[in-house]
Amino acid sequence: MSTKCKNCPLRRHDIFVKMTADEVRFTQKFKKGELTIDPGTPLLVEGSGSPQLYSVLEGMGLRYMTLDNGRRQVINFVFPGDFLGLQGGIMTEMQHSVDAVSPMTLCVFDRSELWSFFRAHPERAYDLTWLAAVEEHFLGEALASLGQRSAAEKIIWAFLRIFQRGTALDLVENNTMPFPFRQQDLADALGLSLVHTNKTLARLRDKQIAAWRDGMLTVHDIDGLAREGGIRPDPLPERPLF
Amino acid sequence: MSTKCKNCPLRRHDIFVKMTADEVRFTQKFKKGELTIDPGTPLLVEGSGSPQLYSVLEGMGLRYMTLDNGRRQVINFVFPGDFLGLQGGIMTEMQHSVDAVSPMTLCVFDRSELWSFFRAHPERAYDLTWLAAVEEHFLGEALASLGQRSAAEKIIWAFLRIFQRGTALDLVENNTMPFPFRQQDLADALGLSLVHTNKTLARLRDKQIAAWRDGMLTVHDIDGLAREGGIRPDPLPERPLF
DNA sequence: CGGACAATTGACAAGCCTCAAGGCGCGTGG
DNA sequence: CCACGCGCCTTGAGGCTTGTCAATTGTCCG
Repeated sequence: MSTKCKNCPLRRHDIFVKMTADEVRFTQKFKKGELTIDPGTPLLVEGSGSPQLYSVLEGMGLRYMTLDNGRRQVINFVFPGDFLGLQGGIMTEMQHSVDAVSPMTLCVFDRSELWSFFRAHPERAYDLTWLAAVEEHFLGEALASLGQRSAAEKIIWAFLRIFQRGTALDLVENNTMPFPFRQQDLADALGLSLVHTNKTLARLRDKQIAAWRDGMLTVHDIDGLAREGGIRPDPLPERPLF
Repeated sequence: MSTKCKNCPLRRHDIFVKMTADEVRFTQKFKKGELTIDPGTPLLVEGSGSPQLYSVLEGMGLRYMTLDNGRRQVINFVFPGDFLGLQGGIMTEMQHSVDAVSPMTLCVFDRSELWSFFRAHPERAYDLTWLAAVEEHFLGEALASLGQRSAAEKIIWAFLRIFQRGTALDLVENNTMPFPFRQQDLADALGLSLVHTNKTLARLRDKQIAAWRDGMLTVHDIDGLAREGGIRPDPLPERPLF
């Protein structure tokens, strides 16, 4: 039996925009079911059109694209609350892939109903655009990090954003949150080599700034982290939930 | 007297999705006026909320953000057909700036009417989300370029996308289109230093791959350009127009 | 025990950055 | 009318951050 939107465990977190009872009801009607996938499973595949849209209920994943030269760019780390499937343009096939990295549970929506959903529920349509705008802003920030920061600063920026997201989702316990990725994933996200990423991580660990080992990320002093990276610790923007 | 949407000169280009007469009429009602600004003028300023949304009718500009360390990341080059103002999140203040680089003409919309516009015209709301998704896809590609390509490849990728856009807008004449930016702008867009950008540009010019001088960009063989950069020359996706 | 995979470390190479200086075109003011 | 300043482009030299190559360790699992 799939989770009722009414009881969605994500909704209570502050980072998500409050919804009216009606909005919850509309979303429930749009929702077609739930999908659970194992770590390592591809959810969306580059080049193959997906008839579904997904909302992440639980678990983490990796959104990436592969270049012609064989190199891989991780676009972002996928967390609960992320909405997947719009990025490839509304109509066309997907240009990104998404893989599960931990066991994921997803809400499933039919892409083909998107249009009638827009017509029937303008308030939710508005939210979807809002969500796209939030995502676009995040990508702009990521672009700035890749373009203008040193390796250490990039990693610090990533950790900061990840930790903020984790905090917003109540994943942090004892200054520690799960972050079940490989160093190669982070390297591919930040445009660094694996080796250099590894060495920079070691330095951050030695300097007691941030420690990531065995799939757990620990940050004791967020503000100190931000200072170290020369970053203004802007709060995460509120985002609509689907 | 401001341009009627019905007579919008952009609409005839293939890159824009076809609109019904009704859609044109709705958009016209949403449009509040026209704005013309000189080169060098800021249109949107980081940190100051803009009550307006803009659609670029003519001219080019620069969208960028400034980091705490003083460095600047150019998010993208702004062309006719771009829609500006959503990126900062729908409600909050802008985190990017946009400056005009050539004389620009813009269609002006009221942000405060966006919600009622969504309610009244779901087909156009759908288009706006579509546009955001296209933009998001582009930023993903830019991210991949910054992260995974060499300096020469980055520049080639940028030239390719710019030239495709120019072609779609009929700005190309004799394999040459206007591109009125500084080398520093391109450097800040690609995360390169000015000096290295300059030297790489010189090399591309020597090798007859692409020439950019006096504000004009010349590419004789697009496919050769793509090949040189190790890039699959995907066509630009169709995009809705506002 | 052997193989696969991720993390780690060292040595070396190189792509790109910074510093520095000069040239060219253009507008301004004496 | 010419000198000067300014913005932008160009070029050279040297160095540092980061990448590549290679080998080792630890862990999990069949």
